[in-house]
Amino acid sequence: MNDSTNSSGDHRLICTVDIVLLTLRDGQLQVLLLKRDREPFDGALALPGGYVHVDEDQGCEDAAQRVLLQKAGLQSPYLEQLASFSGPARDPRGWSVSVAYFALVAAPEASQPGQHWLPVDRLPQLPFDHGRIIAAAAERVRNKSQYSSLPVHLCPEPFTLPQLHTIYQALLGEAINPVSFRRKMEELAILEPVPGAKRAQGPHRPAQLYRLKDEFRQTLRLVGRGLNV
Amino acid sequence: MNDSTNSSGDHRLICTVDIVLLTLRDGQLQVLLLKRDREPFDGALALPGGYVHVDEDQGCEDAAQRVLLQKAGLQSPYLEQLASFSGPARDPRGWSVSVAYFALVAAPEASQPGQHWLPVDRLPQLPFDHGRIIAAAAERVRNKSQYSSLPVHLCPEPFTLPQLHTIYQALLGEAINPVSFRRKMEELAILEPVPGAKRAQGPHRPAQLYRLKDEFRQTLRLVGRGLNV
DNA sequence: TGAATAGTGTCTTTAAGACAATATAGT
DNA sequence: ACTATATTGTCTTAAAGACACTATTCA
Repeated sequence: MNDSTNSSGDHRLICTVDIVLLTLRDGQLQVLLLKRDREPFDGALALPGGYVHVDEDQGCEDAAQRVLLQKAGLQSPYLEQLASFSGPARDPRGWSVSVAYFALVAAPEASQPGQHWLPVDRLPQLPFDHGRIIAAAAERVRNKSQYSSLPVHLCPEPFTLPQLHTIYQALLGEAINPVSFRRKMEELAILEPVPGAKRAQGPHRPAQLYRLKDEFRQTLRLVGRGLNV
Repeated sequence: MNDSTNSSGDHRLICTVDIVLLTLRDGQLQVLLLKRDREPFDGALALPGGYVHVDEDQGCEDAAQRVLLQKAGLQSPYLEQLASFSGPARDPRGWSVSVAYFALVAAPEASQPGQHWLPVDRLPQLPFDHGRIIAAAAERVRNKSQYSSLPVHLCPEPFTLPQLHTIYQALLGEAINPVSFRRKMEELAILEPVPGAKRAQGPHRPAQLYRLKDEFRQTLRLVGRGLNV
C-alpha cells in the first residue's frame, strides 16, 4: 500500500456500490432495475446503486444496505459482495470503482411501481457496465447453487421441499432427482420443519413446511465432497 | 448508481490495491510481505500494494499487475480478485477502499532481499487490515483447492503427479488417496505430459513430468459433482 | 373411492477408498 | 538382484439415480 510514484491517493476517483437484487419469477432468475432519475443515463433502466458516503458508511456493505433500503425498501435480505468493477470508461463521469453486491429475495407478490424485474438472460443494453455486473452475479448464483444452500434465500418462507426443489431445478436448468434432493437437504441440516402442513393446488397430500434455521440467515452451508479425494 | 443526497462522488476517498502473493514453502501456505518505506506504518511489514493510478491503469487489475511487477518482479502469475475491503478506520489516512487480489506462484528458489515470506497461519500483527485480507485469501485458496485446479499454480513447472499430490495435501491438510487423485487429474484434463521423465531423490522409478495446458493458465477447472443431485 | 402429489424403501449404478500387483531407475 | 517410489488393476464401500410403493388430502 506504499507507492513509489504518488504520495496522495486523491485522483478524483468515483466510488459507488451497485446492487444486483435477484429473485426467481416464472422459473427465471430476474434482476431488479430502476429508472435513473439523473445524469448520466437519466431515464435509463439500471441497477440500484449510489455513491459511498464516507461521512456515514462504515464500509461499502453499509452503503449497499443503505441503497437496498432506500431504493428497494428491503431491510436485510441475503447480501454478499460480488466483486469490484473499475476503469476509466465504465462511467462517463470519470475513472470509477464500483463495489458490486448481490442480494437474494423471494419473488415479491406484486411489482412495486417503478420497479422493473427483468430476466437476467434477456436484458436490453444497460448503462455503465451493468450488463457485465449482472452476468457475473447470475453466474455466481448459479454456480453456488450447485454446491450450497444459497437458493434457499430465493424461496418465500415457510416453504415445502417440493417448492425448494423446483427452485433448485430452475437455477440449475436441469432435473434433480427428488430422492437425492431430500437426502441432501436432510444432510445439510439447515432447515427445520414448522408445525403446520400445507397443500399445493390440487386435491392431494399436503407437504411439510420448513423454514431456514436462524443461524443460516447470512451463512451458507456447503455440500460435501469437493475434490472427493 | 444515481444518488438521492449527493451529486458528486468526490469525498476524498482513498483507493488502493493490495496483493496477497501466496506460495507453498515447507509444506505451509506463505505470504509475501514487504517492509514499508513510507508513512503510515513506515518500516512495518505489509502486503505489497499501492494507489490506483487513474491516469495510467485501465482498471484495478492493471494496478495489481503493476504492483506485482514493481514490487515483486513478477510478470503474470495466476491472479484473481479476492474482495474489496473498505471503511473509515482501516487506513489512518482516511476512508479507504482496497481492492484486494491474490496471486499464486511456485516457491521461489531463494528469497530476494527485502522479501519476507511468512506462513499465513502464524502472522504477527499487521498494519491496516492486512491480517484480515490475508485470512480471506488463505480461506479462498484452501476452499477452492477442494474442488478446482487452483493448486496447480503453486507448483513449479514441469512437475510430477506425486509433487502435485503433496501440494494438494498440504493445502487441504489431510491425506488424499493417490489413486483417486490420479483419476481426478486425468478427468480434469488440464495437464499434458512432457516428453521427459524425472526421478525424485532416491533410486527408484522416475515420475512422468507434466505441465499445465496453456488454455488453463488463467482459467480454473472445477471438479464435477456439486450438489450431486 | 379416485386422482394427484408427498414422502419412503430399496435396488442399481457410479465414483471414491483400499490395497495388491507391476514397472523402472539407481545402486 | 534389491530398494524405493511410480503407476496400474481391481475389489470394497459409499453415495447418487431410478423406480416402485405407501401416505394423505380433496373431490
